[in-house]
Amino acid sequence: MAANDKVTSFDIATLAGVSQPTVSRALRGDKTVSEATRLRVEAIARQLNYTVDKNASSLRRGKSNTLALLFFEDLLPDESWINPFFLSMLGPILQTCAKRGYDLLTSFQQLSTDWHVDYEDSRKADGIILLGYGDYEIYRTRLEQLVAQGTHFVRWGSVDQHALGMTIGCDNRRGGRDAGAHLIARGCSRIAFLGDASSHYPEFRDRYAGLSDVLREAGHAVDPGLHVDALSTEQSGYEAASRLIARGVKFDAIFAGSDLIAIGAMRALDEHGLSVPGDVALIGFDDIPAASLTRQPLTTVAQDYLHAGEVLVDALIGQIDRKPVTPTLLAPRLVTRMTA
Amino acid sequence: MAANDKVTSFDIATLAGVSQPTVSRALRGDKTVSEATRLRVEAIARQLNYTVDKNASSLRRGKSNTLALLFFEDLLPDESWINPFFLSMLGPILQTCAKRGYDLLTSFQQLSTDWHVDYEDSRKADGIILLGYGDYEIYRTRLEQLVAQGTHFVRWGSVDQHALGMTIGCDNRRGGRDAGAHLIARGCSRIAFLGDASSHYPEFRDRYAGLSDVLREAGHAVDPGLHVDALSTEQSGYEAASRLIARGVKFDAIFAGSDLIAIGAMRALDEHGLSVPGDVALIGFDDIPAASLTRQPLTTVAQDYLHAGEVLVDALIGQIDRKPVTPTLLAPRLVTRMTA
DNA sequence: AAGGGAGCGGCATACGTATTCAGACCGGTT
DNA sequence: AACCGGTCTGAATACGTATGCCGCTCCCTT
Repeated sequence: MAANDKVTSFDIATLAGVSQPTVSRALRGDKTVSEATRLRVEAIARQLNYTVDKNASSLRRGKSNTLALLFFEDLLPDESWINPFFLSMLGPILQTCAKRGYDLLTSFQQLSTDWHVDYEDSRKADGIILLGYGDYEIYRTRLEQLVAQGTHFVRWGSVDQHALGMTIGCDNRRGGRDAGAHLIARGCSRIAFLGDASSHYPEFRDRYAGLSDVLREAGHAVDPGLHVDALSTEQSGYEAASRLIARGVKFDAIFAGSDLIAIGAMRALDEHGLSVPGDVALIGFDDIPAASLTRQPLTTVAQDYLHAGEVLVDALIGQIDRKPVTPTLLAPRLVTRMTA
Repeated sequence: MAANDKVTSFDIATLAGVSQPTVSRALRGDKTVSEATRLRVEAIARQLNYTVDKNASSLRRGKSNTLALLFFEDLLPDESWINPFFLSMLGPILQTCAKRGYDLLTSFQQLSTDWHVDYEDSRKADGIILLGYGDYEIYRTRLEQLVAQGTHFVRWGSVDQHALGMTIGCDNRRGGRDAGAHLIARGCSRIAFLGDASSHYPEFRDRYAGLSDVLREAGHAVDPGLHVDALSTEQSGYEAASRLIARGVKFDAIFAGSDLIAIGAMRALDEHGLSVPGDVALIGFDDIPAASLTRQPLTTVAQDYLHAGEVLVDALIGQIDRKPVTPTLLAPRLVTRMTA
């Protein structure tokens, strides 16, 4: 078939000897169309390579059957760099969308500036999935906008009752506890934490809180001198670990707020001749694909992004369909490799 | 503003005291609208939080200003696994799309079955970007379909005159030469190649051809016994290297068809007590993000995916705009790290 | 003063589908 | 024979925007 003029439902109708509405009904599987008619219409449609014009369809139905995925990043070291943890979620999200009959629009923006999230207003998408880390104070104002506009959205993040909108996330506090317990079981007691644990970064805050819990429960001190701020990049992890070493305090383990931080820390430890896990045990968070490939395969707290992707999509679709949906807390899982 | 009834260009028109077409013209920047009118319309539109309904707009204009990105994979070990090399291109592609005023629809499918690429027929996208590896014989039939339908598309792959459609790719043969030359300069002469170099995998074939070129030029033998088939996964690389070792042939270097293969090979070498680069020098291809994080940071032939993303998008948009576009061959770049 | 061109904006309509409403037809009931 | 319920289909129309065409106004030209 050449790139002829476009085939419309009218063409099918003419050939099938029925009206255009009947074609529409037949192809959408409406039960008021007789089996015979439906089969005839379907055959002709297939033969002419007909496809429903989604623009017309969406316009008429007021629904696009499309979700929008927005990656955002606060700091963009390289302006097209996307956090590998969130990037890993793309596959599962795509799979689930496909299963549910939705398409996925993808975009990537900075948190602090220029949030064009008019996908829903412009009727290109029925809802939005938000994936990214960033200062929660800034993030909050974006979320407030979305809530005010009545936009359907779900986000990955720290699940608490003050969070705006529907949030899906991992039980960060429990992950922190698991990591801490594992290190303590190995005999560590001076455990450093790398990650900004202020209220601006609730995930890190909760992971640190989990660590602190078990430290206290084991009768060890929670030493603020063992806490260094870091954001989730390799470079930031490197710098944080370097600062920690420069402080001259004693420590026998590092719990990094994310795998990227852990990987950066590993580089710093290496450079200072500290062996892992001999001198310092090291544990990360996320289980990004690269975690198993580092010099020493990284022990880490895994977030189940396969399942996460599915839960995110289903929560969003549920919301769009006006079904009751509740925030979900997914269980983390400790993956023991070589560094702790 | 509550989730009121939808604001349309008619509402704006009424408030601005003009007709709906004038609103449309004003917002699209048509020069036949006076400055004063345009400003008034824009102000009211902003105030009412008006957004053009993209479905209606696309329907009327016959263009969606959206591109579709299709990741495909032949074998899906884990069904939501996307090749990291192609995944890295997402960021740059998104950036370029944003710059050019296009949205991006993303999807992920198996090569061999079920290629639903009706984005363009269904008018949801104006063109398609294809990213993936897979048996070229199967791939070819898909491409033929697309060509027959007159679909606009670009693909990343091996650039040769027989390729169907617009292809953007890296100069694989030159990359192979660079890798080989580097290894030979280090004193290696028995260089193994891991990767399926049949015509089904043109990229691997070309990389191997480049290696063979320089081996011959240096007066070394091209020993078929040093060639082992592998597909681009870590597991396949591990198995290929294991088979190579089991053959008992002598070799002092491995050129892997991709970084994933190289990483798998590293694991196999490790297990057999062969040191890298002492006993065996190792070099990969792609420079995926993980390449710098492996036990020994991997020496590899980098493909410039930042630039690649931009070239792909621009080639596709050019094609859509019916401008002349030509296939592009990007230069590879040797990145020397620790393994060779 | 008449004619003409430029600048601006409105009218009508097209894009292709999905839905509401009403009608046609058929078989069966009283 | 009139009526009725059920099954299927067609006519009309709405979704919201963009554009071809025409007409109006104003000013400049001769």
